[in-house]
Amino acid sequence: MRMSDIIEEFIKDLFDEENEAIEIQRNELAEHFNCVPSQINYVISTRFKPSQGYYVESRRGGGGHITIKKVNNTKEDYIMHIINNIGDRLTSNEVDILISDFLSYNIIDKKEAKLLKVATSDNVLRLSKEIKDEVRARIFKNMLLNLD
Amino acid sequence: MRMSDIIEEFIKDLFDEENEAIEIQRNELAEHFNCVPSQINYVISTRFKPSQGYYVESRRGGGGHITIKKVNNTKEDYIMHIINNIGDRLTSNEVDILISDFLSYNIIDKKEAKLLKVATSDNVLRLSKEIKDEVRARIFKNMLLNLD
DNA sequence: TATCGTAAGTCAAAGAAAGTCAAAGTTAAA
DNA sequence: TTTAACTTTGACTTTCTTTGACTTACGATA
Repeated sequence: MRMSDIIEEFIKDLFDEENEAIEIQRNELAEHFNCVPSQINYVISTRFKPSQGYYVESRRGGGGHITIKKVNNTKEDYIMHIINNIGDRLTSNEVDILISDFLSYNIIDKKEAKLLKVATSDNVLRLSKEIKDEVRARIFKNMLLNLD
Repeated sequence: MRMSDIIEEFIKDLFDEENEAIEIQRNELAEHFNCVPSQINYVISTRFKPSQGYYVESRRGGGGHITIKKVNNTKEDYIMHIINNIGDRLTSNEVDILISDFLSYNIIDKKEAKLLKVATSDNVLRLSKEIKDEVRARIFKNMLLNLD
């Protein structure tokens, strides 16, 4: 069995019952599995993506760590479906359409709509076209994942 | 847990209730936490900046001390103060501290905190060092402006 | 006023942890 | 069997924290 699969399983086992967020230390985990630390990054980036219902944060330096949050499964199928179908890039037009759909289906409220909109607007991002749409896609998906 | 976080928390606990200014003695505090005095400076300079809603003064020599004031008027004033004092760039560390302050002063609720955090996280932005902090500052400020 | 003790400030080096990226190795699909 | 996709590895980078040697400022007092 692949090392990556073992590590994936190990991490997933840390989410017991109500534990919706776990914290790991990259080096410690790597040592435990006798692999290089960057393999942990590989596992996280391939197995704990937003489309898989996970949200990841980390901090470097002394006392650093990686936090993985599992998004509750009760999340609207619709939202997960959208997240899965948003590719690597997203235009502000597409965001507008999605937001108005969400609003009309009452999946989000106006406050959330405003924040989603602001955080992904061209004006705020102010990046070159290609990068902008990629960053927008990431922000949008991760925010959706974290509604509620 | 990090020493710096413990010291930060300790200092913030000194602002109980209506106390909008507290006074500490650097050496005394360092001794209390068994750390070098300059660590207190580190904590203050990373966690009690004007852009985080604090104003710091100090005096050296006999009877010297450090005074930390909290700027807190109405929520709106506080938010505006923060927005005005956030420069063109913002690190994710700074965001963390701001958000935890907002939460403890009841400026924002948990849902909003989560969205602010997600939309500005390193993992989501994934941009080069130079522009990441600029984009983060823009997103953060604009989201703050749009919290109702 | 010159000096001395007390306290705070500065700054850079060392330490701690995570991130990146691409090369090399494996496996699965066509 | 070739090719494409996925994994493993490791050298290098970035971020954040801790530490300590050295500097500066204040206030009392000789």
